[in-house]
Amino acid sequence: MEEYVIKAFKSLGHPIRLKIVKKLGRERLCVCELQEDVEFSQANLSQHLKLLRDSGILVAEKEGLKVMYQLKDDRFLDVIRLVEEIVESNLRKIIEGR
Amino acid sequence: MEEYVIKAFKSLGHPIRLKIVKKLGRERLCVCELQEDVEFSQANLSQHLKLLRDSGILVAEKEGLKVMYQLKDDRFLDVIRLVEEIVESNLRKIIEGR
DNA sequence: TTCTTATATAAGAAAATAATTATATAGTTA
DNA sequence: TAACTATATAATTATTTTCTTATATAAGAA
Repeated sequence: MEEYVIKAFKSLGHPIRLKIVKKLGRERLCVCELQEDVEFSQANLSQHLKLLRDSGILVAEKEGLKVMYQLKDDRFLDVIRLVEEIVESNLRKIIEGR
Repeated sequence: MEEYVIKAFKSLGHPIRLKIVKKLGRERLCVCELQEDVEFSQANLSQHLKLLRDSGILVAEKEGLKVMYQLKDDRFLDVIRLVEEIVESNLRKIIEGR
């Protein structure tokens, strides 16, 4: 349990992986779609996807030649949104001078 | 912004740091209290605390000889609770056989 | 002052993670 | 079957994190 909580946080704590999860949102996309407009290699993407699978954030399903990925649980989006809100409100405080 | 979201996730993705944050909860504790019943050295703890400060999760205030730490934003506890819930419900699904 | 307590910092070693390059595989189409 | 497409895996190297050990500092007490 604890182990998977750590894994989840660790997984989201990497720019490429966070981007993947946010791009997926509530959709179901193939690797080829995730690969569009990206700055990383196919192999690297594939490895990040594996990690996201292993940490229970994404699930994959083969469909013909393609592999479709989606979030295992939509609430991960809420987690991200909440952290973004916290960060944003704290930055706002700093800008407004404490 | 994005940078701090990543930092927050990365910070929480380490067993010692997650433990610190959870132990703090809504309280205000000195380093000495955080050090009780722990498996890590003083220097190591101090380094993790620095990281948690730098990533905007904790704030520190000196009080005499002691340094008091607390969460910068209580909502980080909600984040942790939510991830725990997600992990728990997914593990339950697996146990119940999908 | 000097000593002690609480905490921080610095430097180096060890461990973990990430990226790169090359190769493999599974399904498709010709 | 041969060639192609989409994706995964393996091995290596590079980079980042973490831990350890030693030392520093700041505040209070003697």
